[in-house]
Amino acid sequence: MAETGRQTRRRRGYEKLLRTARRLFYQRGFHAVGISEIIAEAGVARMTLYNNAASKEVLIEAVIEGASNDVMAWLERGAASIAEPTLPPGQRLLALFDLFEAWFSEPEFQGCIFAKAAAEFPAQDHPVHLAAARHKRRLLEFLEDITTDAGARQPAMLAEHMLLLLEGATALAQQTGALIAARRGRRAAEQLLVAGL
Amino acid sequence: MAETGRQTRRRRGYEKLLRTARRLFYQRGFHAVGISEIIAEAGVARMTLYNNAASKEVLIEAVIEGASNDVMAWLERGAASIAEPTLPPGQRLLALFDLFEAWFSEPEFQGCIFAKAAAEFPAQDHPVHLAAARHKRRLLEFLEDITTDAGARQPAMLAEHMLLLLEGATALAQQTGALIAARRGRRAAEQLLVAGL
DNA sequence: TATTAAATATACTGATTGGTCTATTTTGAA
DNA sequence: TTCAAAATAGACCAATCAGTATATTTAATA
Repeated sequence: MAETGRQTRRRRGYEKLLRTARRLFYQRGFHAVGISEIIAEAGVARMTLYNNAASKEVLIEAVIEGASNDVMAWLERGAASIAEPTLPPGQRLLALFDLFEAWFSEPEFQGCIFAKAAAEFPAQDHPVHLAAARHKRRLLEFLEDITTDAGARQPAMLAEHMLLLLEGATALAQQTGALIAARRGRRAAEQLLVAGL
Repeated sequence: MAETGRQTRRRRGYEKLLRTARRLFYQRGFHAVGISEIIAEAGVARMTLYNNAASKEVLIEAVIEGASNDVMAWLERGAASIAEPTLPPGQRLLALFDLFEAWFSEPEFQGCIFAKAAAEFPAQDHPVHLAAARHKRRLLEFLEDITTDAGARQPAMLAEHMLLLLEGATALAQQTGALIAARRGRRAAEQLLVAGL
């Protein structure tokens, strides 16, 4: 049942490749980074890629899927740890902006990798574009869970408003380098909570 | 004083090149579109580019500058025409979301070209990135003029909130293809106007 | 230890990249 | 009509691109 050694060994190089690819793609762009650079920096053979992914595009797809899982886990963890369970769920929404502010302040911050993927693969039916869109749907569901818990009058609408603010803050932070964007978003969210909770 | 024929002739091919480059870059991405394709589609010689711009990057820079001017003009026109002067300036802010909704509905809509430029040229000191950031500042100033006119208690803050919503709506519309994003942003803006006007 | 499959390194492909060079044609002004 | 500047076409460049082929080494299992 457990993974055999063979499988483990096969996956190991590929996972290192995925991590390296994700970092390079995120920092410099999907088209701007070539295969050769990725495998060189990951220290794996060229065939490690093509034995596990059919093409660069498939690799990018896998990178996006992995990033989506990691981001959702990061959000769940973050939202749970920042606000104690005794706090009203409305506070958990605001805590998300604090979480984003901390993220914006990281030196490696370069905006939203899903937004970048959707931008570089603009065709709506492209697998990479679809993977990015899927993540935004997950994000919206995550927010809806919180707004529902918070007892919002219109949880779906409030969740969409929060998503607009988080998305806008992230985009602006990346474009203008303004870390303050998260704080502005928090202020706006506070006012929307008063109106919609 | 007036442009000589020589200057006119020199500029003509280059301007066509700029228009074509802008369209292709916007639709498919800056790194994804090559020089050869641009000049072929524009129907100009390769040297028309390099006689007017030192490199592809400089061309992209020029494209972004031109797009910024056009977008600002589009906004001024749109904000002026949609809302009659008799309407309160707060309505002009909301009219912007209608304008954006119409934009999202255009078949060529592919998100914000400045966000895309900043994403593909992530280095904060890169000329293209700087050009994109410059546009966002113009946008914020434009919004501040309106919020000030509207007599907002904190015009600068309200303008930033509006920018967050517009930016977020544009990003989401591109990533998820949800045209509704503009309408959601309008609803959120309405509530923020009540609180902040 | 022998076997076998996977991961390796590396050479290679053809296509495309951004950019240069030059000879030729077109053009507007004198 | 002459002349000089500028726009043209297109050959050309080295570098890089994504992807393939293959021979060799590594390592887990039986």
